[in-house]
Amino acid sequence: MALGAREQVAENARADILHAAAICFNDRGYVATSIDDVARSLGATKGMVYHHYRSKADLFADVFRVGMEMNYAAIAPFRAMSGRAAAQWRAMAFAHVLQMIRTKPFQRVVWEGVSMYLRGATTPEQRDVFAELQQSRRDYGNIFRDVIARARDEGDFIFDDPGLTEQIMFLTLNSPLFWYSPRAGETDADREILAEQVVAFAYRGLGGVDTKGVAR
Amino acid sequence: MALGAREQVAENARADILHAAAICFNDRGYVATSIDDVARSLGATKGMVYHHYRSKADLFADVFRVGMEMNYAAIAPFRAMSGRAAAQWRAMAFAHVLQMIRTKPFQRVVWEGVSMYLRGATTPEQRDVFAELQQSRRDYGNIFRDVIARARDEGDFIFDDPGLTEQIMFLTLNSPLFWYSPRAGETDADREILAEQVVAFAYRGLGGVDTKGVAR
DNA sequence: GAGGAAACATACTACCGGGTATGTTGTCAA
DNA sequence: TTGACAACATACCCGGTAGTATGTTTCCTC
Repeated sequence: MALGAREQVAENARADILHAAAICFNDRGYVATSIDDVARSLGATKGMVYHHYRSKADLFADVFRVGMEMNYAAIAPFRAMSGRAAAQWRAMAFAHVLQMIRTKPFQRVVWEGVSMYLRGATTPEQRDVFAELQQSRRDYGNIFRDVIARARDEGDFIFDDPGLTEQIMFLTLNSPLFWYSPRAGETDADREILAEQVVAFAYRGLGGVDTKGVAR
Repeated sequence: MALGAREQVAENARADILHAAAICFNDRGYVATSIDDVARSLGATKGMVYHHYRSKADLFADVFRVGMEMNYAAIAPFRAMSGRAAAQWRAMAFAHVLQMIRTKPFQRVVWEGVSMYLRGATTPEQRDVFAELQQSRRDYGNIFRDVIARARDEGDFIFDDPGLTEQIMFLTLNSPLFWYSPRAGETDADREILAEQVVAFAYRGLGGVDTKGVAR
């Protein structure tokens, strides 16, 4: 569907708000972030934000949704990879970690959204849209779970409880959300080096042994 | 120093508040927790809390401090362990993970306290006491860093950047803070099984190879 | 070019939560 | 016994924030 000039402007405004909101939520967390904060960081006012988003929770949910879409997009090229599952996992995990680094503000919102839902800190109406987002997040997790299960069947990984292992693995892969912050003059190669080390840690943690054997 | 009956009562009240606050902060986070929430969960009122604590930030800091004291106490028996560093790490890591599980509310406050400090979300006065707590937390991290560095020197661990590896390792060891919640009828043996799997993941992630060789 | 709607800004309301000021009751010490 | 203080509860103030109601300007359309 082609957008008219008017619609294009509106979409741009929504995108600007989304981006600014992601940064604010990342900096201060959902509760401590006010709509005025978001508006101020855009050089606009509260009215502008409420013109494009019905509520703070709606805005938050949209950041969540876009963040998850980014994740799916990042691992999409490797979804149908053939060959050993351990190698596929490595490719997916690397893409995932890089995504955590590159789109950190959005991913922190996804993170906080998960814990918010788990604590039940949502109104009944928002409960629906949140449940859908949670499902999306769970599906994403299951993709990885299937791959590491296959890798275990193929003898490349060793672990006990799949559910527990999935949790620990994601915590490791998501760790950049908590210690990464961009350095001045940092290149994308630097980020890839970081991501590679995270993946290596998780790979061995899952029981993978011969790095060269399943080169990515 | 022996406490009089009066002082004992006061200390008990402070301990009650501390415990209730840890649970509230754990459930809702610092910002979303009101002093009324804490008081209500004690069947008391705001006045009672403010009689024993000067401010919300003070209360939070105290939970943080006690949480860190718990951590130091948990790994204390293994601080002066002789033998291979990898085995010492295993003992310390196991105690640490169990501590995360057993005192989760306090440890989540420690966690949030660290990110709060990193975001600079404190008033100048509280900045001092927080800086001290951060130092305590950093020292605690350095204990582990030294041990894994020695284990690497001894050829039991393999990793690149020590600082980065310490971060990833702690994320893994702290992961129960995010996925653990007590089950009905759960025994301490169950918790030890969980902790063992987390330690096993991290141990291998650090490059440890032969579990039997460095039995804990 | 006029009408209308989109895209904002401004002004306002209602409420909540940190902190304080002020009561009230029990307890201990002299 | 009495007075002084600890240990609370109650009442209140005030700043901040989600959300709304109401302007005002710009731009598209007919």
